[in-house]
Amino acid sequence: MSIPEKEITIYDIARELNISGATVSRALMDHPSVNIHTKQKVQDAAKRMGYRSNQLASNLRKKKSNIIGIIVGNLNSSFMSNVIFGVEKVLSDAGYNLIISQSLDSVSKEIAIAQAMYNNRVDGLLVSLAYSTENADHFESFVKRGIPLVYFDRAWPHPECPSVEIDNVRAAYEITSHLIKQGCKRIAHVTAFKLSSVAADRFKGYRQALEEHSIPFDESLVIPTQLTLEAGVEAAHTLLNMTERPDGVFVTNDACAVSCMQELKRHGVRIPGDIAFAGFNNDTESSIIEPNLTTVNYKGYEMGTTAAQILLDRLNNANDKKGRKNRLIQPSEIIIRASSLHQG
Amino acid sequence: MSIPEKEITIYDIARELNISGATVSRALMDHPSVNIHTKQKVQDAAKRMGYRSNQLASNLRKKKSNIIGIIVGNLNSSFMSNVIFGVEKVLSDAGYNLIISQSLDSVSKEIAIAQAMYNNRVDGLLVSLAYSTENADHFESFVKRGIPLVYFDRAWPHPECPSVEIDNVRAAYEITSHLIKQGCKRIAHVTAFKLSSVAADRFKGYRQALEEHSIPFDESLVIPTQLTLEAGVEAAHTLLNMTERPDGVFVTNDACAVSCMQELKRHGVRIPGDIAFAGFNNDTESSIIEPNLTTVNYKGYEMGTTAAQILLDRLNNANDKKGRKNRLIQPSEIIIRASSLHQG
DNA sequence: ATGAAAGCGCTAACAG
DNA sequence: CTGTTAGCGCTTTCAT
Repeated sequence: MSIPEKEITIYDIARELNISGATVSRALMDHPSVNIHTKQKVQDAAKRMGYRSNQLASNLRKKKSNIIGIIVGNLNSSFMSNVIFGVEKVLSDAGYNLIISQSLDSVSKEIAIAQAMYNNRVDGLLVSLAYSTENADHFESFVKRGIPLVYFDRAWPHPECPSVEIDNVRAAYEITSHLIKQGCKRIAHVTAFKLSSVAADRFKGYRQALEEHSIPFDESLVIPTQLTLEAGVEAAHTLLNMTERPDGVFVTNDACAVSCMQELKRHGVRIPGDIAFAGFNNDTESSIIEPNLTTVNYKGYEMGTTAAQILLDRLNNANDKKGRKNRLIQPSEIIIRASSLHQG
Repeated sequence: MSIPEKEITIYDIARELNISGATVSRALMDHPSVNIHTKQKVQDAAKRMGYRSNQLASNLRKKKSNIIGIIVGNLNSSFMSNVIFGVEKVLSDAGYNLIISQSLDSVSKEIAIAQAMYNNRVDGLLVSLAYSTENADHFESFVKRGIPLVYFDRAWPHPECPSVEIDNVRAAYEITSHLIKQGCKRIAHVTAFKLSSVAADRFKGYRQALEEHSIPFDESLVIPTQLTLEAGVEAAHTLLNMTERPDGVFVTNDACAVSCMQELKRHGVRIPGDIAFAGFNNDTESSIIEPNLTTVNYKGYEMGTTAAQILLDRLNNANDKKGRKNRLIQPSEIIIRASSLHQG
């Protein structure tokens, strides 16, 4: 197959073979009503002449872009990279292209991205909201136009938009209860400044566990942060400076938990001897830091493939509303490791 | 802004305001030659009527998709997630959309993706080749059509295609030399089955270092693998089963190195006491495993932003061939950690 | 089984 | 400054 100077169109092929453009188009898309010989001739000519179909034209005509948009807060976490890995796999097998944008956890950017994706006429949308997003009006245009939208991880409840999440309340409840059972009496909680639904749910689970075990909730043990690596170091100092130091810490994400632990270790704090630790996400770091970090495991890859699969279902059975689950709770489990195990 | 039932086009606006579609189009794209009042009226009407520009049509007409494609082997590594993070940031600031595909290190998939991206008329392409790719013919169509293509990390030398890489030969040479200076006499090398340019270069650096220090090259110390986590475990067993065990190992990537170390530790091998270790990439794992892994550091984020920037330059100054560097070597540094330090 | 013709929604000469 | 006109390349009725 040689590569021609000029773009070859179906009409070039049509002229070459003395047939109509319509027939070429049909032959190329393997339409059943085209004579098998014609089909063959067209396909041969296309190859020989170096024809490359122009999706731009096809998209316009069909009012379908074959593109799925995905909007995430941040791309650089191992959880998200696994989500994308799974999403891309499922969608590309189904013949869709994936366009990716990150809101960098800014609402205004999220809005701009949503608009751009709408203008690009994406066929469907996968969204994990920015931490600071406090409503989902900017996605209403998709809903109104019947463009399927599936949330994952950080969702906004909406009757038309399914979501794939985990039960954050329960997971947080369980991991906090575990700390209590290990003997912790004063458990600090490192969480987000703005309580997005995810952080809010985990906070809720933390409080529930305290309550259930008759441990009074102490506001001063709640440490709001950006949940970054730097924030972990800061949180460590907050902990070090407390007059009455906690004997357990539940951090709402692993990255932050790990950097917090490292800083505490640098200051001679023994983990879990002095302070027991628990995180969230089971990021790679958690099983490598010493002591290994107790955490909540839920798989990005599975969440990605599931969300993508749900989206495909909606795309294929746009009208079939039967048997639809609106909210999918992905399994999660707490993984108990040395960071939280009672000594001796 | 209300959301209408039917798609609003520029002609709906034109009719509403009794002007021509062309003027509406110009007003919307803020063309200088449109009366400021008309412009205002059009923009107001557009907002009021819930107009959303149809990129599909615009793309076809302008023969420009505003889309940049990126092809990578695998999305789920921290290095790659940082590359994407950087690329997305630069390109989205420049008004481009990013479409992402992973070849899963399969050449045939890479070819299919390249074709699909061509058909989608991407404006530019960012590529990190599959491990097994042994020529880049499938990218020739882009070159011939003047569609800028920039390689990063795993490149194919081509006069028209710039690349952003690191000096793999030198980095491997340095890290192997370091092992030698720490007293290692028998250094194994865990590498890829198919020697892609990257793995080949690192292999070359390894051999150069041996030669320079008068250590005879021993074929039996070269362990070809898939470079996965599982492969690391297998490599560990290969090492354990050697009659004359090496006292140092240079693994061509961190993930594999870490899983190999963990398996060896499980079998009682002391690191670096019995075997010193060095990896490549400075992935998160390397600074968390005990002992911390000596490795080569190069930043995915920087590589991503640099590659994207070069692509933008080509896009904006398509013809200006002056001062172009064809091959950009990104800085890399070896990071010496406990895994390779001579004891006592 | 094939062709003629219309048009997806937008942009860009060109003319005025 | 604005309008007219002609497509971009493809798909899809509707005929034949």
